[in-house]
Order: sequence, then C-alpha cells, then structure tokens
Amino acid sequence: MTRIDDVARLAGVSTATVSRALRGLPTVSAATRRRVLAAAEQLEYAVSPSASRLAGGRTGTVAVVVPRITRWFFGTVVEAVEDILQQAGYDLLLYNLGGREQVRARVLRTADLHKRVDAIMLVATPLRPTDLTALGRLKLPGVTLSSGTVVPGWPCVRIDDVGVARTATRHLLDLGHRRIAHITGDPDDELAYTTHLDRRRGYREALCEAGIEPDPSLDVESQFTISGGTRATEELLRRGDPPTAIFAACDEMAMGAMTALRDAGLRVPQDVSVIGVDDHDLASVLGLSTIAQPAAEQGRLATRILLDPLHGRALPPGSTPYLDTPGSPVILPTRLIVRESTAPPRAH
Amino acid sequence: MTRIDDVARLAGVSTATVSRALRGLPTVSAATRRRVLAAAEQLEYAVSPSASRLAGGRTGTVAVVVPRITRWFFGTVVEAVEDILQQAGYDLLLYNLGGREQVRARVLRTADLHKRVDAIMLVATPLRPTDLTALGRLKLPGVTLSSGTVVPGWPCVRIDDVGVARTATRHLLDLGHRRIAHITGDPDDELAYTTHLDRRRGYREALCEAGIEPDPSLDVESQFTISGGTRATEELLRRGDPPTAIFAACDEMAMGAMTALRDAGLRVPQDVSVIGVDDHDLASVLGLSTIAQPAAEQGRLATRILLDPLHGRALPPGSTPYLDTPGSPVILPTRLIVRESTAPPRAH
DNA sequence: CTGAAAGCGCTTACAG
DNA sequence: CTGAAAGCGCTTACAG
Repeated sequence: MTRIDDVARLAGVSTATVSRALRGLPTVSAATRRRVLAAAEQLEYAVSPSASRLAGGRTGTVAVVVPRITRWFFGTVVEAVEDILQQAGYDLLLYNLGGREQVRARVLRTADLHKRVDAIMLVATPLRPTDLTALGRLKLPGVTLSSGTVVPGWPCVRIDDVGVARTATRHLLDLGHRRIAHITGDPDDELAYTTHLDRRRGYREALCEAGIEPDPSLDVESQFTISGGTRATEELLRRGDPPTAIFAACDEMAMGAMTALRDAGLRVPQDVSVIGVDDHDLASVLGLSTIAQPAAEQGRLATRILLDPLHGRALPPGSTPYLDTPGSPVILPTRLIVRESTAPPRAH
Repeated sequence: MTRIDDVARLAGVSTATVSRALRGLPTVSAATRRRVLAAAEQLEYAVSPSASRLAGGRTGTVAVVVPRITRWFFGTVVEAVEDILQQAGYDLLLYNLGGREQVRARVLRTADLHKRVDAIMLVATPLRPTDLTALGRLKLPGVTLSSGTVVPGWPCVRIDDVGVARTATRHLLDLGHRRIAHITGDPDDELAYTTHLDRRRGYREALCEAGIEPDPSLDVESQFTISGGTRATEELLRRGDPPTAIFAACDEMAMGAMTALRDAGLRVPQDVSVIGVDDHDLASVLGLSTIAQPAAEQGRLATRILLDPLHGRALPPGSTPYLDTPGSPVILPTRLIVRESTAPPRAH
C-alpha cells in the first residue's frame, strides 16, 4: 500500500506537510494543499490508523458499552450513536456485555480501553465501586446514557424514570384501576439497573398518592425481556386474585405480559389493562399503551456531548450549553401514548 | 501509563521477551514467562494496540457491516458475532450502513478498511461491480452472511431463501388458499437485496407448481420493516379484491401487515392469513406463523469461518470442514412454525 | 530460550 | 508556510 512518503514525493513536499494538509490544519497554503490532495487521491492513499494513533496519541475511536444490543432501546441508541460518530470520523468499538461477567471485567476493570479509545459511552451500565475506581484511573472522558450508575465527572443523558412510572401508574389509576401490578427487572442481580428501581419507586409513589397501599404480591421481578414479562405475568396469575392492570417496566416486558394473559384466557384490555415504557417499534402494532422515550435522541445527544471536549469545539453562539448545571443529568422529555391495551376495569 | 520497557525492567528481561511472553509464544521458558506475567500484572500493564498493530502488521479487528442494526435479524447476528470475536480477542468495528450512500462509499470503496481491520464480514450487503473491484483490491479475508452479493473467494453463510419462500407459500396452499399475496423488499433500490428476489422466486415457483398463475396485483414491494409491511398491505387492500393470505418476506413486514389488516377491519386469520420469515422474538407474542431461521447460528458460524484463516488454526480431528465444497455457500436449515396467524380460508 | 537493533508509518515540537 | 528529525511503543528477523 502507499505510504505518506509516496504522497510526499509525488507532491514534492515533506511528509510533515502531507500530514498537515490531509488533516486540514490551517498552516498549509492553498496551493500546497491542493497538490497534496491530488497526489493522495491519485495514489489512493489512506492514512494508517495504527501509525497515526501511535504518533498522535489519539485513537479516533469511541467505546460504546451496552447491556444487550438486541433489546430495542439499546439497538436504537447504538444506531443513533453510530450515525453521529460516523459523521465525525470516529470509529465505534462495540461492547455488548450480554451478562458476561468476563466481558464486564475486561471492559471496565483493565487498562484495555485506555489505549484503545479516546472516550467511553456507558449505556445503562450499573457499576460496582471497583468498576468506578478502575474507570477513574483510565482518565478518559465519558458519558453515561440512561440510568445505570452515575460516574463522577461524566455527563449523563437520561429520562426521568420515576416520573415515567408515576405517569404510567396514574394513567391506570385515572381509568379507575385499584389493583395495579408492576413487573420489572431482575431482583437477584447485585448490579440491578437503577432504571428498574426508579420505575418501581414511581409506581409506588403514584399508588400512595392515590391512597393505595402497594401490595407486595402485585410486584413481580423478572427480566427486562419479552420472556421475562411472560414469566413475571405467569407468576402473578399463579398468586391468584389477578390485578385489573399491569404496569410493565418496559414495552418488551409488556409484550410478554400480553402473551401470558392471552395464554391464560384473559383479554387485554377487557380483563386486564397493560401499559409499558419505551414506545417500541412494535407497540403500535400491538396496540400497546406506553410512555414514549426518545431513544435515538438520547444517543445523539450523548454522543455530541462526548465529542465536544475531544474536539475542543466552542458552542455556537446563542446555543444552550448541554448541561445547565455541570454535573446534573440532562433529562429528556417523555410522553404518555394511550392505545388499545388500557381501558377502565370492568364494573365490579 | 506503563510501557513494555517498565515490565521488562521489573522482570529483568528484554522487551522482546516481554512481548513474546505476553502473547503466549512458545519460545519462552516457563520461569521467564511467570516472571513477566507477574511484572505485567503488578504494573497493570496493557499493551498499546496502536504500537502493536503498527509493528506487527495485524489489527486484531474485524469490520462488521450490516444494513440496519435495529432490525431483528441483524441485531441478533451482531450479538452472536460479537460474542465469538470477544472470546477470540478481536475488536468489533461496527458499520451500520443505514441506507447512507456516503457510508457505503467509505466502507466499500476506499482503502480505509485495509489498514483498519484484518477481516471483513458483510451481512446482507448487496454490492455494485465497483464495490466488488474495490473489495478485491483490499486483499483482505472476508465472509458474507445472508444473501447479498457473492464475493469471489469469500465464504458465504446463509439459508435457502428460495426454499423458505416455497415452504411458506406451500403452507398457505395446503390450507386451501388460492389468492396469496406477497409483500417484499424495495423495488427501486438498484442494490436490491437478493434476499427479496429469492423469496419472490420461491413464492412464484410454489404457486406455479400448484397450477396458479402469479397475479402481479398481489405482489407488492415496500421495505423490510414494520412500516414497510403496513404500507404494502394498505396498497394491497387499495387494489380491491383482497387476498385470503399474505406471505411477507420477513416477520417485521408480517407484523406491519397484521396492523394494516386490523386497521382495515379485517381479522387474522379469519379474513386473511399471514405468514412471515425469521421467527422474530415477537412472532410468538403475536401468534405469527413463520419460517424460523437460525440468526445467531449464522453469525457464529460466519465468524468462526472468518477467524480460521487468520489464526491458521487446523480443524480439530474428526470435525467437518466448514465448507463441503470450497466456494459453495454454507446453507443452514430453516423450519416452518405454525401459529395462530394462518388458517384455512373461509368457505366461499 | 533470549537480546540488541531495526523498523512499522505516522505526528509533533522545533527551527527557519 | 514548510522541513529535518525525533519519537510514539511495540514486533520481528537476526544472531547467539
């Protein structure tokens, strides 16, 4: 392959000048730059990332860590993040934790990332104290998206999970439901996502405000997946005296709940109302009421924030800084979407 | 950060020996290796990928190109691929084409990838002749997954798309349907996925074998997405004299079709039967009949094939070579899953 | 089994 | 605005 020397020779300049011209540095005359670009094109020159990274000390790469790329929210986020990174010329190094402790350890606890990427995005990744210590030692810029654990010094983009749960629960209360169940994330996971804790809190708060004592038998924990929703709902039904409504912590769980209800001979919403969170692509197909959250927008915003210090870009005049109060999370809005899966309970 | 010299000094050996010991090369005595590993651990040493790549000429990275990470099939494939790459110590560089011509060009037509990765996996990526030429010049090993375009010299892992479509169509024929519509991929895309062409072919073949002349008005093209399925079905209904069954080229289109039918006041399967392809996670939730294909398995297999020449690994004794006939695709099995969305047509 | 030394292909002060 | 030269941190023949 052609190297920088080849281009330099053809353009009649030094390699230093080629390097500067190709990267668009301002200290190159227009005529020289033209010659260099022409030579590079003619030779089909592409810079060697390894050499450039070694010499320049920058990797041009961002690590994106997600729990499971196959879940709707994370896939949507990654797509949006990739789009922005691509435009900015960054590579996206994907880490799909997938519940594999070994991967967690490699990503979060070794110095592996330090020399591999310029910045880190953690999507909904809960951290142990030791993880936080290790991340701090890396001294890399980072951003967290969706709850997970707050990393000191890193911006955070998210929604108001407590508020989301209150809105969903209140919607059911407003319809007249009193026995409202909640199905949510894994109880035994010591790294429990704060997402599910926050959503449960909102659920309980809304109930209490309505004068209803939260009933532990109506609160079932499983996993944030379709089959998790199915299992949780089956457990719920097994306990007898079924609820008239279910608030699922995400749409995928809600879809699982709908299956389990159908299999149990219960109709949605006539027998049981169901509401989720996300506005998954399939929510409208299933007529699922939900609280919509802007997944792609969170990804885009988090990426822009991440790239900002790297590029040292100034904010355009008149624009709002990303963070009103440095250190406080950027909260994006959500909204209730009422479809066919929620209705008043049958007259008692 | 600590460099290789630091480790060498602490272990009392040369950097060459550290390099060899850390990479597990056999030409290092057990005692030396132990000392080196201990020193590396004590110093929390992590090799610099840039330096290692520049010196060694290998990147330890695989490019994975997918049309859209948010579509079920591609997300599932990427998750499986990432798992194998992770275990093998490779980085996964994600390229989500997302219909962006600019990204296509950068990935497929520049020498960008050449110095960036050791191997390429193209998932369902159709290629123009110029793309093929450019890929050939890269002289990198690669593999294609799912149809797309065949790249000379690259192994290919896929299913039998014609056969899948025949099975789906035959299932509908066996139920007694005669007016069977097909909704499938984008017609105007000059890079039309071969997937959708193959599936249409199977559909037509099955009809012809049953003595039915394919009716062009029952063949609607849209996009391989939920909303694509909805639009295609709306178009189908607009044409009047609706079919008694729809074969959708993928489950996501089938789900879109179910929505459109419901919105038009038609019941599935009483008025119209629907069958898709994939066995999407949600197919069972929706009671969608489908042809299941092993997405993760295709990803795993393609990755193993890709890594094989890189590592120069010999196949374990007794194992079957990946490719029976070099150059011929590896075809993975599929199977019909009958759920609630298909039934005999109503008596005329 | 181990080491000294060259070299991978760039970028970056430094000097002009 | 441009160039000569050092250096980024490894790996790899080569020699022993």
